[in-house]
This record gives sequence, C-alpha cells and structure tokens, in this order.
Amino acid sequence: MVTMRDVAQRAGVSIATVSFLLNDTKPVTAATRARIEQAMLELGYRRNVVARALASKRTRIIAMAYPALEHRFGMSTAEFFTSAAEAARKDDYHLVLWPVGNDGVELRELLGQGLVDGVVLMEVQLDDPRIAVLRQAATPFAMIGRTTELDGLSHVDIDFDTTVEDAVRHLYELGHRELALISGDLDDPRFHAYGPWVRVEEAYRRVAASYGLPVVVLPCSDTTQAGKAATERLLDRHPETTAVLVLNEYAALGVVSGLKRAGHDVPGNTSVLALLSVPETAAMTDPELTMMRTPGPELGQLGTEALIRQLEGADPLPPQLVPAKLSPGATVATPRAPRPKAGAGRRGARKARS
Amino acid sequence: MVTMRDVAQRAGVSIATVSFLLNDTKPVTAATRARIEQAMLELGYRRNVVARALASKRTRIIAMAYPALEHRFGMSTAEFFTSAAEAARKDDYHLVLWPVGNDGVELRELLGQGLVDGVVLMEVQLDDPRIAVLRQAATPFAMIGRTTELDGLSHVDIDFDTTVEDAVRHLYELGHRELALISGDLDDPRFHAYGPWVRVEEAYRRVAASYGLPVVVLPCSDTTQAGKAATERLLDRHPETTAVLVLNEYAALGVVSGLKRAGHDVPGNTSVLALLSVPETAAMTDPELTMMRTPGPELGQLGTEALIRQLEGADPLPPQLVPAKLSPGATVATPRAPRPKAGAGRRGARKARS
DNA sequence: CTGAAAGCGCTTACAG
DNA sequence: CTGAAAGCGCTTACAG
Repeated sequence: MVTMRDVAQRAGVSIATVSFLLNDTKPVTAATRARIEQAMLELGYRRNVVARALASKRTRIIAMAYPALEHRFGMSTAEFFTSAAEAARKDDYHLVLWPVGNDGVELRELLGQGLVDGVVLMEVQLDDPRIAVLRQAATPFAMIGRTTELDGLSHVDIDFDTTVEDAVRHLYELGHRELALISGDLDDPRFHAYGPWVRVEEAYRRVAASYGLPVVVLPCSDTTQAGKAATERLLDRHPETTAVLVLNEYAALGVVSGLKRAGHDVPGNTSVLALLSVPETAAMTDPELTMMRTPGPELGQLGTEALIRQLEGADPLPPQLVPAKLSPGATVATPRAPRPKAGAGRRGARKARS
Repeated sequence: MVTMRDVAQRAGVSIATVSFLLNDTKPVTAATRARIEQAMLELGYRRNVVARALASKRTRIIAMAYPALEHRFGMSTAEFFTSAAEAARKDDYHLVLWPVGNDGVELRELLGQGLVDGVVLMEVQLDDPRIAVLRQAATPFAMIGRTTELDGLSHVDIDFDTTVEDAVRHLYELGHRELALISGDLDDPRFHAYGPWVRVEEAYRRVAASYGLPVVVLPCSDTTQAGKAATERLLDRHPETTAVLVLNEYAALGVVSGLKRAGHDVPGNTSVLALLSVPETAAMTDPELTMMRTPGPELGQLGTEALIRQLEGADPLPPQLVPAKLSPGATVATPRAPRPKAGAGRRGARKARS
C-alpha cells in the first residue's frame, strides 16, 4: 500500500505538506504542488479513508436509516436512496443504507460504533423514538419526513396539503363529485403514527369538505391485495363513487385490478388517481396510472444537503416541503353520467348538489 | 467519548487486556473479565470501529456492488440486499450498498479508499470488467451470479437450467404444447452479456427442443410496457400459443395486461408463468402471477458467507447453484382446447403431435 | 494470564 | 509556505 509517507519522500517534502495539499487546508507553492502531484501520480497514491477518519474524527460517512422491517423497500425508496447517495458523493461523503428498526434500538447500537458522522432519517413517525437516540448520541441528522414536534429539527418532506389539494381539484374540475380516498391503515402498528398516512388523510378530509364533497375514506394496507379488497368494500358501500384517490402505490395497483374485475371500465366508469407513486410503479397497471409523482429525487438530495450543511457548520438549510406533482396517465377521465339511485338517502341529497 | 483507556484504567488493567477480552483473542481470568465487563458497563463503553479498522487493517465492512444505472433496484434486489446484510451482521460485519457502474471505473475509485474488506458482486456479466479491477486491488470478492470463465472464482447463482426445466415440465404436464418465451433483449447494451438473460434463453431453447416443442422466443426489455408490446407481437405471430414464460418480472406484469387487453382470459385462454419473480411483484397482477420464485434470500446469504469465509481464511464455500422454485399463483391452468387453424403450416403439423 | 510499547496512516496545532 | 511531532483509539507481536 502506498502511503502518504511514500509520496512525501518521493516529492522531498513532509507528510504534513502532502496532507495540506490534499485537503486544501493550507497554501502550497506551485512548485511543491507539482512535485507532490507528480509523486502521487507515479505511485498511484490513494488516501486511506480509515486513517483520515481516525485522525480527523470525521468518517465522512452518512447513514440513511431505513426501517426495512416496517416498510417495504421498493421503487420509491430506491429513488430516495440513489439521489441521496449522489448528493453525498458530490460533497465527498459516502452514503450507506442502514436497514434498522423503527424503534431506535438497532440505531443506537450502530451509532455507538462511531462509523458515521450523521444520519438521514427515512419514514419518520409523528413521535419518532429514533430522535431521542440520535440526540443522546449527539449525532447530527436530517429527516426526510417530519415529527409533530419539530422544534428546529432539520427536515424536508412532501407537501401533503398541496398534493392532496391539487389532486382533488384536478378531479373536481373534471366534474367528479363523488370521490373516495383509499387511505392507509392507521390501525396497523407499523404505520400507526406514520407521518404521510396521517397527514394525507387529514388533508383529504379537510380539502374534500372545503369542496363540499362527501368525505369517504376507507383504510387500506400497503399491498396490492389490500387494494383489491378495499375496492370491493368501496363498491359495496359507495357505488356512486366516480373517482378514487389511493394513498399507497401498491394498493393503487390493486384498486385498478379490483375495479376492472368488478366490471368497471377505468377510467370510463371510474377514475383512479394514485396520490404518491413513481413512474415505474405507475406503468405496472393497464391502463397506466395517473398519479401525483412522489418527489423522491428532490427530497433525497435536499435531505442529504441539509445534513451535510450541519456537518460542515454551514448555514442550515431551511425546512422544505415539496408537493407531488400531477403526472398524467390513463386512469383519470371525466366522470360517467350519474345513474339514478335506488333510494334517495343522504348521499343522494349530496349528489343533487353537483 | 469513552475509550478503551478509560475502561482499562477503571478496571485496573492494561488496554491490551481489554482488547484481548473484547476480541476473545487471548484468555483472560474470570476475575479480570468481571472487572473489565463491569467497567465497560458502568462507562457505557463502545468500541470505536474506525480505530479498530486502522490498527487491525480490517474494516469489517463489505460492499455490495450494484450497478444501479444499468439495473433497476426493485423488490428482488431488496431481497438480496437485506438477506446479505443480515448474514453479514451475524458475523460482525457491516454490509453496505454501493451503487456503482457496470464497467468497474467507480468501483476502482471506491476500492482505492480502503474502506472495505471485500465485495459482493451483483448482476454479474459473462465477461465482467469489474473482476479485473477487484483482482488488481487484491480485494476479496464473491459473485452472486457468475462469469463464463470461472477459474476458481467464489460464486453462487441461480440454477437456471433446473429452473427452466421445472417450469417447462410443469406446463408440459398440464398439457401445454404451444409455449413461448418472452425473453430478455440481448441487443440492449445494458444487458448485452447479462448472465441470467443469456443463460435462461439458452436453457429454454435446449429444454423446449428436448420436449419436442416449437421454440418460440421473443426479445423483450425489462419493463411492463415492453411486456405489453411483446405480447402484441406474440399474439400476432404465434396465436396458437397457450402458455407464455416470461423472464423479467416487470415484463410479466405487462404480459398479463397485454393478454387481457387482447381479450384473452388468463389463465383460461392463455397461461402465464414468470420465470424469476418475488411474491411482492407477483401479487401486483390480477390474477396473481404463478412464478418460479427467485431464491434471493438464499443467494444473498450464501454469497455473503462465501465472501466472509475468504476474509476469515476459512475453508472456501463451494460454488452453489440454487433453482427458483415453482410458487403457485393463478395464471397457469390447463390449456384451452386447440382451435382449428386457418392454414395447416409447420406449426399446425407440430400441433398435431400434442 | 497480563503489560509496555510500537504501530496502523493520517490530521493538526505549534513553531519557524 | 513548510516541517517535526503529538495524537486519533485501537491491535498485536514481544516479553515476562
């Protein structure tokens, strides 16, 4: 292994000077620089990051903590990860993926080893036990997502309010008046206090009401199967529905299948709009899903930058909320003509308003 | 930060003794052990992995090199990663995911930094340029997949021959005689020499011929869209097909959609069997895909173990090929009754044999 | 069974 | 602008 000592010797300088040049931490004359660079080139020198980490007390490694047990690692997550990794590399950091539990136990274990300078927290819960662990370890961190109590915590997140508002408006403007949200299942312990699910459902209830629409919300887990099952319940209980918003992208696939299986034409009969999805998943249905596209690449990058700013002692990045943007597919169209109802109940009354 | 020195001081021993205990590298009397453990507990000591790495010249970090540019990181890959990470942790190693290009350039860059003890190579090409890079850096590695020239390289892979054989036999025994393989697109530069695609196609041609079946193979890329398009071509050119095998799991989703869109009942009219998939993906279609289930968990674990054995200087793990196993779904059934053909060409003649 | 000491390959005050 | 030297927190021959 070629060390800094070898380079220094060959260049006829001290190892301190080599270090200064390499880190651009003190000025070096052009002549000296040339000699050192020449020596490095000739010897094929590569700085040892472990030694650097020990001496500088900074590993330049960032961990992305992902609760792989509780959340599936799918296409969306891959987007977050790859964009975060890219942002880290740009600033000469390594980003590594840590599949650790939601509860902070494994995280504490890992932090203790001193391997990472900071953590990007994924899939944040409203009251996330990992926060206390990170604070106790005095490890800088940034959240992709956010807790309820933010008090100055560095974070970026999806702007759920705008996303839901945009989604509902889109359907409303097409003429839809009988909407339903296939939401998350907050009874599931894994998702009990999962920010996106809580916030989307809240936003939807508010927005739908503000549009004077009936508020139909069905819980649903994060699988295609669950999406199918929820669709059956929906058709049974709210056959008047002309457009379905679906929170989870895998559930959205099941909603499309479920509707088609029930003899519905999508979107002729019923429109489907995925509230948070990515092109890869949206392309899996037939017809392709219309969706609000998760801003994964933006958030992965922003979250990492927010963390790195902390690590470098730079001005903190202000918290940012990025909305998912409408991405046209083929599952949303104008609503079917309303069919006469059997009984004229509450729903029928509302229907009359549209 | 609590260091080994602190622990040693409190326990009234030298730091060497603490180290011996911690690493179980030299015997320590019960009394000494008790004192040290007590001290560690009281101080909340955690060994610094960076210092350990520098002193021992082993970081205990393993990188899983994944060509994220060329291959999608989906459910299947997540399985490999999580099972490999688990296997590594069991032996007190860290496994980190490295999204690096196929060509070895980024890999060389990363290896030079001395951050990892070894590499698990994913998505291996038949003649993989990364091998030379790893050899040159003298970095131990194991392949999940395999090159054409194996000369002793540590590897585990899918047993494509058995997988394809089992798949074809299953369909054959149900009575299917008109099969087609929606294969990979070997003209795509990303997959040009991609082991699984090449090997599956070869195996299929051999097995189909050995069963006396017509060999129908259509190239297809790794997307749902491509699967739909390939299905149109298939129905156009080989309407007699009663069962379709699909290599790529995302393409398989498109094949099901494509068949249904063309008015085919799946599996009543046409059966679909995904050759390499995972339950999460298989559940995305309606009906759910019948598949040969990718042995991701096994291979992730075996590949990591093979590497760790090298690192520890233990007996090498012999290369292992693990077949994908049939996992029942609802897209495979007995074939439809053959319809009379317009013209009685070559295919008609074959058909008569069944 | 235990300890004193060298050393891993860097960074970083401190001095000049 | 450059260098000598201490130190990061461990591991590991070597000695006893």
